[in-house]
Amino acid sequence: MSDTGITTKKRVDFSEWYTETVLKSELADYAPVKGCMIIREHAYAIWEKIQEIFNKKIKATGHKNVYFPMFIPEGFLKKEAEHFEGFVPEVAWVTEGGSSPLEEKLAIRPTSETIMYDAFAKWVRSWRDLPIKINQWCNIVRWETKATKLFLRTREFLWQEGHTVHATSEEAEKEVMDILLEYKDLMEKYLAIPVLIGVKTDSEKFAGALYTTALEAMMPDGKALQMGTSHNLGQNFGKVFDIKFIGEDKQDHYVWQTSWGITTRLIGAVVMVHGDDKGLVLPPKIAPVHVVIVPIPYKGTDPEAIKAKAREIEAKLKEKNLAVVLDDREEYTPGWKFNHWELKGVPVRIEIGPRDLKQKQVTLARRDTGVKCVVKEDDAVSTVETLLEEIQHNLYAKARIALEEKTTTVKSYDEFKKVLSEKGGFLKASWCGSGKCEEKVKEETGATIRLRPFEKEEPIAGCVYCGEKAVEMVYFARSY
RNA sequence: GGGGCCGUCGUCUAGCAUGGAUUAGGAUACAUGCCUGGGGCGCAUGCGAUCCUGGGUUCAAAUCCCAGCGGCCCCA
Repeated sequence: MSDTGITTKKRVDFSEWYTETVLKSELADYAPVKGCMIIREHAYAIWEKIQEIFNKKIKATGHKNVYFPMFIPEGFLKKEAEHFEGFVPEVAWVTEGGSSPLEEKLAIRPTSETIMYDAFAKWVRSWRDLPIKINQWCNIVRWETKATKLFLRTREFLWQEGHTVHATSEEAEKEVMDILLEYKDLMEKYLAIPVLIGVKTDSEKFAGALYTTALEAMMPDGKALQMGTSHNLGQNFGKVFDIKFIGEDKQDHYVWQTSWGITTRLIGAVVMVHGDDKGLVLPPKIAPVHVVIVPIPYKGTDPEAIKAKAREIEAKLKEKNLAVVLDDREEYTPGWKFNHWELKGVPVRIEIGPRDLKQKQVTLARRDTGVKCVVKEDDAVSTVETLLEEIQHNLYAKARIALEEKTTTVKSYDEFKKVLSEKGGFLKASWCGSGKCEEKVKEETGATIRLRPFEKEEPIAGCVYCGEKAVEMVYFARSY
């Protein structure tokens, strides 16, 4: 038995399983600097899929991609006080160029609001210049002091950050929500991960924003994961960066802005939610490889005939725009290949052996359930297409059930603590709206308010902490 | 923020308690040649280690001590 497979069981030690799965499936590797990771081919291909899907979405609604520098003068960051306070503890600074100290130290962007908005101030003159709707795909650095974890919390990561500038508050509000719903669609339809959406409390909102909307998913260990955020910045940045325009009314107005982002953390979420003891299980819509074909050339049969058939089916699948790998390497046995591609999360495998050849059939195996079936060769392509759809749906359905199973409505603080320690997950509870209660709960249990959901429900009891009159039901959880 | 564990060929690891003789051992991977092939197939040969880094203790350090770097886990 080799140790190239996953040796830790997902249910036994989730954290260890996660790390092992990420490393052995070759999604990522550690880099020499603490908290930094190498995103390897397989993960980068998934990231490119996410980019492709999201680019298509935002371009359809008039957004365009740009690139701003990664160095931000200290003075820029300081302009919006709350923003600076929020980010300064984890900013990495460049203080020297070559061997001479810089006159003003430069932040390596932790996010690009300030450097972009300085430019926006120059670009915006008239209402005719609005809206600005741009996005950039880039790396950012946040010098984490807490424990880091592959994909979920690293000091450098990749993301997209969208930034828009509008003439009215209403337009900005609509943008925030439009993007949030595009994110939700991306996560549920493509990543097959169900999410809750809502508004962050003041203590959890983006530093400098009016309010932050977010998407939260539930991981199998009962911890929540923030999947993306969409912020309404109001006029906070407009005022400090002096982004003004002359309106149709001939008056000066400050602009209304939004910013929003998703990161490579999503890849970690996919691993956690769908993976199993054999490795990754990738939703077909983001899988870099949809189908792997493994020819099984027994001795005594004609290996060339089997390979030819494999190539024929490969070509047919490619005609349907499916990503196919024909693994005809001779140095590995079929069993080895099965394990290898399962580790990589390929949704469907096709086996073609002498038995299949003789009976004009192929054997199909699906990654999510492990079920094998035999179909007529002529039906192979259409069956694969059906299977891919089924797998996509099945993964989402399973994750949906898991989310529901890990969501508990609690009435009292005792019940809250009991459920949190025994089962974790989302705790739906009444809240009075006080930041103090929120803070106390965090101190005492480690759980925070993940969301104030958009779907409002009447409080079922007094505030879960103080017992006073509650204003709404919110979702608490421990989180990554 | 608090606590704990860990670092030895590419990878996983034995050795460390009780310092010295294992030539730092094994497995796996890799290379070559055979053999195979429907769930990590087998045989042979070969290649492969600054024992994380720096200091200290000692006649002697992979082993003990200190610091740093890096990784993991748990708690809040």
